[in-house]
Amino acid sequence: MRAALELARESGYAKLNIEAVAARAGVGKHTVYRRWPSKGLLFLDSLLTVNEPVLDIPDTGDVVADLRRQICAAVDLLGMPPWGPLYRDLVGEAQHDPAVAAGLNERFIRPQTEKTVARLEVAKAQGQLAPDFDLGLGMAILSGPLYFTFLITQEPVTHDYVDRVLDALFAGMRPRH
Amino acid sequence: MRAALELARESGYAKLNIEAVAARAGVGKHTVYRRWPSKGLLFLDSLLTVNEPVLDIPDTGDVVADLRRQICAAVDLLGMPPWGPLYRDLVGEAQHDPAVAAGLNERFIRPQTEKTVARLEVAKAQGQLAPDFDLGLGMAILSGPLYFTFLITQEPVTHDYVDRVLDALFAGMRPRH
DNA sequence: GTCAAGACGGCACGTGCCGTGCCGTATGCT
DNA sequence: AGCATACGGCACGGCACGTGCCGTCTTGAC
Repeated sequence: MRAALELARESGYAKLNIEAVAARAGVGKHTVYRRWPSKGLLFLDSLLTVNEPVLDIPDTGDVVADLRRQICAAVDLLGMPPWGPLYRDLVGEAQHDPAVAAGLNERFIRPQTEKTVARLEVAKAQGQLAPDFDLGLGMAILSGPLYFTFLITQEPVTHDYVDRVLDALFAGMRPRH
Repeated sequence: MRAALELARESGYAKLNIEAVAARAGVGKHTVYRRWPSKGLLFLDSLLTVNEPVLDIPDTGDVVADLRRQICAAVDLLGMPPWGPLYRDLVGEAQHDPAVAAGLNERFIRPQTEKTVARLEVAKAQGQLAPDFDLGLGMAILSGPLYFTFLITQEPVTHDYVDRVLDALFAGMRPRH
C-alpha cells in the first residue's frame, strides 16, 4: 500500500500499475494479486488506510459551527496536494468499478453519514432543526454541493465557499415571512 | 460517434477502445485520432451530441414545481438504461482526464447552470426566494445532493427523492420561527 | 481537363501492462 | 524432520495503445 501511494503521488493514479507497485515493494506480482483483486481496490485500501482517522464532528452545541468545523477539515485535506487529485481519481474509479464504489461507500461514506446523522439528531432534539427535517437526506444535502464543486466544476473549495453553502442551506431559500 | 455509443452500450465504457470504434465505423484508426485526441473526448462528444436537446427549465410561475419538472426529466434520462452508467463513466473519466472535465463543464454543466440561475433570478424578482439568496450557489445546492446520490452512494434516484430534496431545501432546515 | 495535395482505409509494428503459469527457495507449523 | 504454503523472479500470450507506411480516392486550383 505504501508503494502504491508513493507511485500514485509521483506520477498520478492513471500511470499507476500493479507491475510497478510490486517492483517498488520488492515483491512478486502474485503477492499483490493475492491480496487485492484489482488496482482500484488496492488504491482504495491504500488511500483510506492512510487517512483512517475519520474526521469526526465536534459537538459544541452549535450545529452549524460544528458542521463547518468538520467540513472545513475535510476540505483542507482535499486541498492539500496530492490528496485532492487522488481522491478525485478514487471517485472516478468508483464510476466504472462497482467493487470500488461499494468499498468507498462502506468504508468511507457510510461511517461519515452515520456521524452526520447522529449530530443532526442531537441538533433536532435541541430544537436547532425543523422537527420534520429529513435527517436521512442530511448527508446528501450537506455534502452534495461540495462534492459537486469538487468533482464536477472542479473549482477550488474555500472556507468561504463552505460558509456560503451552509448559510444558504440553513437560512433557507424561501423569503422569511 | 454512433459506433462509439453502440459499443459503449453493448459492453460498457470500460471495454470501449478506439480500435473497435474504428472497425465498427469501417474506418482507419487515423481517422478517429485525427478528430479526437482521446477516448474520453470522443465519448464526451458522442454522449453530449446525442442528448444535445438540453433539458430546459419551464416557467409556470412556481419555481419549485418548475425545478422539479426539470430535475425529474434529467433523473428519468439517467434512470433509463443505458444512460445512467454511461454518464457515470463520463464523470469518472473526467476525474482523471482534465480535458474531459473541461469539456463536460463547458458543454454541459455551464449551460445548465446558466439556465438554472436565470430561472432563480426570475423567482427572486417575484419574491419566491429570499432576496439575499446566493444564486451563484443555486446550481450546486440544487444539483449537488442529486449528483451525490447518483455518483457516490449510487442509490437509485426516484421522483420521490427529488421531492424530498426540494422540500428540505426550500422548507429550510432551521425551525420556522 | 489536369494534376497536386490531402484525407482516407488497411495493415504492420514496437511498446506497455495485463493476468497467469512455472520454478526454486524460504518460512512456519506439526 | 517433513510438509504445506507463501514467496520472489521470470517468462509467457494477449490486448490495446499510438504511429508509421502504402496505395487509393476525393477535392479544389488553375
